[in-house]
Formats: sequence, C-alpha cells, structure tokens
Amino acid sequence: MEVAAHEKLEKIQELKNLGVKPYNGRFEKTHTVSAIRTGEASLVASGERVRTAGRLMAIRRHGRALFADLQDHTGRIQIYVKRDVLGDDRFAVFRAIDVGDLVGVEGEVFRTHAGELTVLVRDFVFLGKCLHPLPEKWHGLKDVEVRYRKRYLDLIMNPEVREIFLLRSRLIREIRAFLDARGFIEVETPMMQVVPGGALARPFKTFHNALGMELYLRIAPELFLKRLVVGGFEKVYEINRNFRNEGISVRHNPEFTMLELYEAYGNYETMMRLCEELIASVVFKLFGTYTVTYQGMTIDFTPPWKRIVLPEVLYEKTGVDVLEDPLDVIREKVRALGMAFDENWDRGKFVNELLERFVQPELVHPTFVLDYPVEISPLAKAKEDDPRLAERFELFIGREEIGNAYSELNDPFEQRKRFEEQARKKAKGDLEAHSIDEDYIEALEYGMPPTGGLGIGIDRLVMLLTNVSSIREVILFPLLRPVGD
RNA sequence: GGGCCGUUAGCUCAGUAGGUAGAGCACCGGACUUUUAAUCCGGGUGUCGCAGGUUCGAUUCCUGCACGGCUCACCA
Repeated sequence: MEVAAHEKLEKIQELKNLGVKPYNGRFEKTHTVSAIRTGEASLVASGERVRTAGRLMAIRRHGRALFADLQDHTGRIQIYVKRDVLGDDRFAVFRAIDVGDLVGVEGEVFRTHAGELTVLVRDFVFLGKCLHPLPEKWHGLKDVEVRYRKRYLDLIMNPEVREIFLLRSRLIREIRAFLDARGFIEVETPMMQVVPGGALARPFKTFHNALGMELYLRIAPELFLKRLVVGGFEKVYEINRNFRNEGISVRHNPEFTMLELYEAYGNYETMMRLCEELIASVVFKLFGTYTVTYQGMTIDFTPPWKRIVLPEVLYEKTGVDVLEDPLDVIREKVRALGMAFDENWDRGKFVNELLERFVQPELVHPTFVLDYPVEISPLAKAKEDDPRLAERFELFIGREEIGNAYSELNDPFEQRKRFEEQARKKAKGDLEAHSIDEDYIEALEYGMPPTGGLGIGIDRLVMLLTNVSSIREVILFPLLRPVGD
C-alpha cells in the first residue's frame, strides 16, 4: 500500500472506532441526482424525504456543519450536514468521511440562500472507503496515459468523458432499435475462426489446447453472417468486435466494433438507402438535428446523401483512368502528380491511394463512393455492364471512412475464382490477402439469395458524433503496453 | 517500425545557464452552522520515469531503455 493511502488507513480505523464498517452497508435510493433536480418543485413543496447515494467529490467543512458535493451517474448535488440535525455522534462519523468516499443520504430538499439545490441530511449510511486522493477538483485528470489506464478515475473526474460513453451506449441502442423495427434479427457468430475471412487484413493467431489446433480471432463476421442468409435468415446483423493485427493509431485499435448487416433480395442500392436512413435517423434521435460539428467541420446528415463514382471522380481529380490506363501509364501520371508510390503497387492499390490523397479530404458531408475495382473486392458481385468493377460503395463522413457495402457475390464458381486470385497474392507474400474458405463456398453452392451487405465502423461513428479525434477516446479500455516495473 | 515531443508531490503545472526542488488544489492540525474553486492560521508529504556515463557534485549535460502523445508507414 502506498504512502498516500497511509492516512486513509488511519481514517478507516477511525471509522471502525466510531462503529462504522468501511465496506459494508447497502442502500435503496428513492431518487437519482437528476431525479431530485427534475422533481424539485414537488419535493421542496412537500418536504418529502429523498434517499440518494454516490461519491463525495468535495467537502466544505464549517465547524458544526458541512457542505459536500455528492455525485452519481446522473450528476452532482450538494448535501448539507448539520450537527444539530444529526446529533453529536452521527455528526462525528460524517466528519471522518473523506472526499472520494461513497455515502447514501436521506433528507429533504431545499434551496440555500445562494440558490443551490441541496439535500439536508437527516440520516446517512457509509457505503465505501476511497483509499487514494482523487485528482484535483479544478483541473481534473488530464494525463492521457493515466486516463486510459485508470479509466475509472477518468470517469469519476471528467463528466465529458462519461458523456462520450453514454452517447456511445445510446447510439448502439438506437441502431438496434432501428434494425429490430425493420425485421432484422441480431446474431452472434464465431470470434474464433479456423479460416479468418471477410476482410483483407492480418489476423491474430491463437491456439486451442484440447483440439490441438490453431485458431484466428476474427477479422470480420461476414462469411458467417452470409452462411446465415443461406440458412434463411433474410435480415441479420451483428454488432461486435473485430480483431486486426495491425498498427495502432488515432483511428485504429486492434479490437474495434463493427456493425455488419445483410439483407436478402437486396443489393448495394438497397444498402445505400438503408445506410443513410439508419445513420441519419439515429443522428436525429440523438441530437434532434441532422447537423453535427466535427473537428471544425459542419457535417450535414440530411438525406439523400451525395453519390460519386470512384473511377469518374479519380479521372476528374487526377487525370488517371484507373480502368483503361495500362499500369505503366498510371505510374507515369502518378509520378507527374508528385505522389510517391511503390513499383509493385497494383491497380487496386493505386485506386485506394489516389482516393485517399485526392478525393477523401473533400468528403466532409456523408458521401457514397461507388464502384470499386473487383480485385480489391473479392467478396462483392461484379457490375453487369463492367466486370472490372464491383457493386460496392464506401461511405465517407468528415473525411473518414465510416462504412463499406456491396452486393454480395453469391456465385460459388466466381467466388472460387476470386479466392484463387487471392491465394496467388498470398503466395506472393501479401499478408492481407483473403484465405480460401471451402466451407463457405459449399454454403454458396446451396444457393444464397441476391443479398446486400453493409458494414459500419461503430467506433468511428462515435468519434464523429462526439467530436473526438482519437479512437481511444471512444473505447473504454484501449490497448496500451503494460507499464513495466 | 521511423521521426518529433513529453515524463518533476496524490492531481494540474513552474523551475534549476550542474550545488538533491517550488506553487495551487488535495492532504494533516486548529477556528468557523447557508458554503459552493468557502474563508482564516499553521504544516511540504518528492527515487525530479528507469539504468549507465561525464563531473568534486546530475532532476538539469550525454547515451541507452521504458511508457505515452502527435506524425509517417499499414489498415477500418
């Protein structure tokens, strides 16, 4: 135990000497703090007693009385503790309570001369000792590393952090409500997979002892959700974690949360309409407006959203015709644009890089970018009128990629060809190439309806809606290196 | 993984052109029954991230390491 806690241990002894158990007790609340505020008029008029509980965030002692600020998950309220109300013995007990301790109080609600809504404490129960001093009341806890490592302290001290995670919770609840209302069913598919698929990414590897086999943490639930579509679940979704063994940055955490949904008999058109309706309606539910400010940008979510065709917009912005230009011509033009590139980049890689460099910075308002090259979309159906392109779109908002969707490839023969192409890439050392999943092909062989699929990065959506620039601010416990001794 | 920056009291931060360090809040003791960054009086509680090096002497200069932030690379 640290030195800092030493005096607190003496406080525990003092409490015990006064007959108070430092960790026992229970308490039934009649009101949360916000309920007291909401019900102020009738509570003050009636003199009704309320019972509420929380953590003491500040204590102002005045000899034979004291004021304290009690915080629960809904807010803070002042309490007033007087010796002539409690009696000498009980008041002495309260005097032994520290900032950070947990208490339950009972009393009536009034306003002080200064106009502060206050609970006059008639009785109280000690509910838990805090052995460490809380961070400073005025500046709070600022140290980013400590905030992430001790998120509980961050949540105690920083109400705006609490708000971020409350909003995250409400957002996910609204998404579920939206999808449930449209007949989607929520499912859970394997996190541990024998063949990691559904995305182009490097997986985490683990090992099952009893079965004696390697397993992978999933990089996406896609192939399992589509097996369910084959099985007759025509509208399914899953909101859960994906794991990708890649670099960490302000927009990447090794585990992150995705919404994936599939709708049988739809396609990427269907998904565009569903996507804008889903996000726009959830934004409106949360904020009562379609306008959100993100990092200085004003983002308008009012549907319908802008659609741009990727090969066309790339040609407009860069003069590169990613479909017709031979690879060496593309290289020549990209060189002329002054952009660095690698000699082994293929067409798909150039598309991604040009998009990121020349188009993405302008995509502030929600924008669907349509028609990606087939070679970087191995699970998507090709366009009828141009087999080089997939019926696929990505959604950009606030210059960030938020979603990805396509008409699902349901032709098992074509899927096998695509997998084999990926296998060739993998053989050439592409660590992110898709694995061949024979079991999935067999599922397709039973017949999958034409289907639209959509993925939305929940963490990034929360970032947009809470105006934070780091993904760690929207993940309660982001991955950090352990601190050494 | 590369580059840049950071790490000093429980917290937020100063500081030492090399002589083992300060402020506010918190905390401890005292006064105070409507305060609210309460106030008033008294008290500094520290491995200056870790390990080496240079030096009579290192928190300060040098090197390495750890952790974090930003950024590039990779990706969603």
